[in-house]
Amino acid sequence: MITNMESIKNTLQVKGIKPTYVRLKILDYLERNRFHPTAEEIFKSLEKKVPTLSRTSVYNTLNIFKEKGLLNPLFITGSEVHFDRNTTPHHHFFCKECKKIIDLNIECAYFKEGDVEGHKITELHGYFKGICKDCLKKGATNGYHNSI
Amino acid sequence: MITNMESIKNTLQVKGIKPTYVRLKILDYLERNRFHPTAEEIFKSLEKKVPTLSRTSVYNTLNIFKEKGLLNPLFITGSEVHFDRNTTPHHHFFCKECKKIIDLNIECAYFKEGDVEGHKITELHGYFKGICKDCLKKGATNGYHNSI
DNA sequence: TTATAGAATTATAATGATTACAAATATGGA
DNA sequence: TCCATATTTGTAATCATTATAATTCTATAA
Repeated sequence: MITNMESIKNTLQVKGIKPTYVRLKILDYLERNRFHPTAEEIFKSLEKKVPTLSRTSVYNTLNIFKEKGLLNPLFITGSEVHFDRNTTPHHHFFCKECKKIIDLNIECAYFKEGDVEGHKITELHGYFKGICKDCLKKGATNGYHNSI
Repeated sequence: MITNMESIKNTLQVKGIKPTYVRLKILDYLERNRFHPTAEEIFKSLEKKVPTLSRTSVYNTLNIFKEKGLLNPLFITGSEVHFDRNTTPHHHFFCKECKKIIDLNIECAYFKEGDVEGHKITELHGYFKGICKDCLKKGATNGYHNSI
């Protein structure tokens, strides 16, 4: 795993971020866990391995990563912010049943053009809500459990 | 304006919501102010005419309206929730300069189909960020003021 | 190697939006 | 009018996030 940590270290340095222990651990977590975790989820997971870690450091670090373009915040649920290590523009699907946020590989013509109705676009935020493929298979219909 | 209040009253009754004074005032406000206000903006505006109004009532009422499909919450800024009286699926544009949320009249092919990549869609949430038409005219470039 | 300045991290308190809860008030029917 | 119920209010609580100041780490120069 040294090679992996080396590449993470390099990612930070390329972005002009000093590769400290906390930052390496958080970026490593984000690289390995692409399910769009929240700050709390990141904190809870890393706490086990890094017992001195504080929530404040997680928030600070995520803010630095955001400033430097290493991640994008997702405002989907309305309660917590989710973080997406994939900064290339893409859409998401939020499953009302299992609550997962799934990446989509669909195109947006307007974003490619660079503007809509005269407004200059710099960011794309597209997501659908509904029932994901897996939950449909399991018999979910509209977000409520149907366990007869 | 009696006719207008009558139609608002009717809107509530059709949705099975008892048309109380507070609810009429809040729905009337939402009908007249289509700029996607926050709960706080609604409270501050109505407070002047309805001095006994409480924030809790505004939040309660907005939640009822949401449940009954009279409005949609927008999670765009990450801090406050904005409310949209227009419940027909449509996109938004958030201007980083003037902070306005503007309605767009563009189509989404995937939403019309009803599913993406195997997932069943029930809600569409699409918004762009950038610089709006008006701010572009005024000389804004990338979200920072250029007042030389 | 050690001292030291600056940066990073931490603990704690504060903030701001929203919700929970219980008391007060209004409303509509008997 | 009276009463049961729903609505509104005021207050306190909650939850995610940020501010602040103290502590700890780290890189480098002497």
